[in-house]
Amino acid sequence: MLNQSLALDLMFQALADPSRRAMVDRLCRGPTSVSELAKPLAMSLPAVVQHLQVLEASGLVRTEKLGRVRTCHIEPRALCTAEQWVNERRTSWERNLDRLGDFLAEEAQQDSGKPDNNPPRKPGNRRKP
Amino acid sequence: MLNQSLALDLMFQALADPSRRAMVDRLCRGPTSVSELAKPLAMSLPAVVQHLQVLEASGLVRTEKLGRVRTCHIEPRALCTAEQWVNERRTSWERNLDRLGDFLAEEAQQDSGKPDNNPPRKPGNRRKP
DNA sequence: ACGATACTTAAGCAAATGCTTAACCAAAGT
DNA sequence: ACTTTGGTTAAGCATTTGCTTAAGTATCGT
Repeated sequence: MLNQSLALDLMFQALADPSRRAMVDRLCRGPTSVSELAKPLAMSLPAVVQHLQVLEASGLVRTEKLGRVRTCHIEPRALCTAEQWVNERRTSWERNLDRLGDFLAEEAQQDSGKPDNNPPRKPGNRRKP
Repeated sequence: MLNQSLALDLMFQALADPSRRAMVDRLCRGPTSVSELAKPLAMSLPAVVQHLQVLEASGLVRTEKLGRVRTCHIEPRALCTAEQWVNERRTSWERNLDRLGDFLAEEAQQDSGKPDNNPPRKPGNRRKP
């Protein structure tokens, strides 16, 4: 976990390219060779290898050479790390939305004579139940 | 859903920078102004605004100007899209791993005299139960 | 031994990225 | 009116990215 931020940089950067996502897509269906990986992509083999290096640097893909063929496979734990980061932010946002709901609910309770223009989003999820 | 791939490009590209992730982090705690968003970041305000533009282009953040202050908030659905892409690939990989388990299980059944060197990972999850 | 296959290395290049500073504009506060 | 605040616009610049082509180097099949 040395420099977690840099790891995320490399991950998201790796996923930010359609060719690399296509390669990840392919590798999720099973391990394969470099040239096999290159076939559906409209670019030279060196270009594919460069993309592959980016994927390896990000930890999303691992490769090993046996004879003259390099076999590539994904590292699912890396995929999990990316998923987790996004998930943590999303749930953080949802928690915050709930607190906003609480706030609005308490405001509505304070001036309880006025019409309730701001109903809480999750009525069953108030702060002090 | 016009050009889904480009949307993912912009998303992951936006998340591939630590300053932008910090901004997303902050915005998950609640909406805020540009200058407030800039405070913890060690760079000029124009630089922050440029990052913000990247985030807006990706759909992760939306902003609206009122008077002279621009207020920024995240778009959680965009966050979901990113999460979903990764999740789909990860589960695809897991399905494939299960099929590999099935394959190895059937192989082991065929030459059932030999020692089983490749036990299936999920023994209860064979192809034809 | 010899050619085909599967990469690998290196050099080069156009475009994109991530900043900077300087100058500008308009709403708020006094 | 004048200054401060909050942001915008523009230009410039170093670095990185995403390719290319050309020329290797091993290994495999015959």
